[in-house]
Amino acid sequence: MEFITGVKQKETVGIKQIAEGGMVGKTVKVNGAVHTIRDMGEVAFIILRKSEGLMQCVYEEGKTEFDLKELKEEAAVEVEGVVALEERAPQGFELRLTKIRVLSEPAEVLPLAISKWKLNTSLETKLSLRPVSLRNVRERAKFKIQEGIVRGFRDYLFTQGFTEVRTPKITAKGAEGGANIFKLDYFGKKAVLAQSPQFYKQMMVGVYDRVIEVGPVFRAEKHNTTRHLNEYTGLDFEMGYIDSFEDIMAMETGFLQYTMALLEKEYEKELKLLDITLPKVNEIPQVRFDKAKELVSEKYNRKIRNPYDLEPEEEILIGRYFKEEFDSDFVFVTHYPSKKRPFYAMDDPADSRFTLSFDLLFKGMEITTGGQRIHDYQMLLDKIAARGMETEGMEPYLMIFKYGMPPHGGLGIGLERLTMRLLDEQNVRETALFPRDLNRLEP
RNA sequence: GGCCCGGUGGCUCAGCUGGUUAGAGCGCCGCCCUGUCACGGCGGAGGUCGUGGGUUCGAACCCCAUCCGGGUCGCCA
Repeated sequence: MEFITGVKQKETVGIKQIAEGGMVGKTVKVNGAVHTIRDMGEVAFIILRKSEGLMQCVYEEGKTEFDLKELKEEAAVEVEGVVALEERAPQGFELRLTKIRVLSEPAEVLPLAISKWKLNTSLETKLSLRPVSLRNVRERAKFKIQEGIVRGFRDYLFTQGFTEVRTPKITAKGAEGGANIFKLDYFGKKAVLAQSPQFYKQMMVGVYDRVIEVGPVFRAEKHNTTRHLNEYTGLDFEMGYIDSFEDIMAMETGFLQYTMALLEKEYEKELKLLDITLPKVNEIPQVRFDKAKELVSEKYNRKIRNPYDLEPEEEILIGRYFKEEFDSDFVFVTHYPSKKRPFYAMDDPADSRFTLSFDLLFKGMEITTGGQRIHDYQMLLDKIAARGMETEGMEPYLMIFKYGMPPHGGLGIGLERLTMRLLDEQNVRETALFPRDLNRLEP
């Protein structure tokens, strides 16, 4: 009987292992994709692309057992060579090749010059050819950084006693009004794709006190803008036993601080590739919604047209204001009008026209919405009634309040938007791996 | 969905008030080059100008329709 006992020890080595030293003069095997070939005549530089980065290999006529003409870019290869310290090599070392074994060859040449520093192509083409355009080292660095953000979210909130949950994305009814919902047939019953994990994460507060979820959110809105997707990743948390809605903003600030430190430490290479300077997050200003409107109206001489919501231009101006006045890329805008918030939002006891809620703006764009929720059963029923809403279909949700809930609140962060702002991208599709928008259903 | 802008080799673009063989850079193919790192040099292939109709002696260019894309507004993360 044969047994599988765990991960197989590979013969091949990685860039990190070589860079750590102790291998100079030794013959090693390395696998990777042929990123580019710079043929100088009797010598050629073959740049291998691996997950960790690029590695320079040197082909020498007569010394490397291979006909260079047979080697194609994007071929998957396993090479053998001697590790050499070399000042002229980009990483300070290189591999002097003795053998090249082609594992697989491309059938056609790539439609894009992916080995160039910049892709020099349109967003449309980049997205249509996403599986290959992502092989460009700068393109893929964006999603490595996105990974770092998700790691930061999970790791930090675990240190704060949160439990990670997964809730269904196929549900019976939309959690919140407003946004359009994708409808689908569920074995003859009407179902929808979740436009928010809101109800479920609140339910789970009654179970674990503090929960997080990282998952897809679906919005069937027919808009076509630089900041909307029809499927995006929500970084959600919900926490019980809060003293005020400011506890939630403090938790988010903690997450940002932790995550920026994590990125700085473990994603240095990617940040450098993209020339990104991380924002300061040691303190984040907060301003009331109505006050923010006044401030930008005065400073930038702009008329307030819609008193209940922030127009995109106002968000940009608020971002500008707090950058200029407080040198902050972030600003919490608090106390949104009750009218514009969902029924479960807790109204401000001091003035019920406003809610104990907030948005976080990052460089002038909304990346988070959060706030305190109503936890009292009767108060919730009263608000539902006052809004002329039906409780039908909401029984599983209302149940949690009927049987007791602590004071609680939470937030949802748009991962792609946060990544977009962090990387100074102009279109949210740039930071969505395979974006779903009005016209794009594949790849 | 409303408004504005755009579709020209594989990619990114230029192409004047309509005029005869539609250009460039990158990529690709061939040759040359021991140190490249956006390698360089020489040569070459590659385009029914988004699609359909119209105006004209003549359309990449003007008109209409249509498809696709970009931006913006409403709404949102």
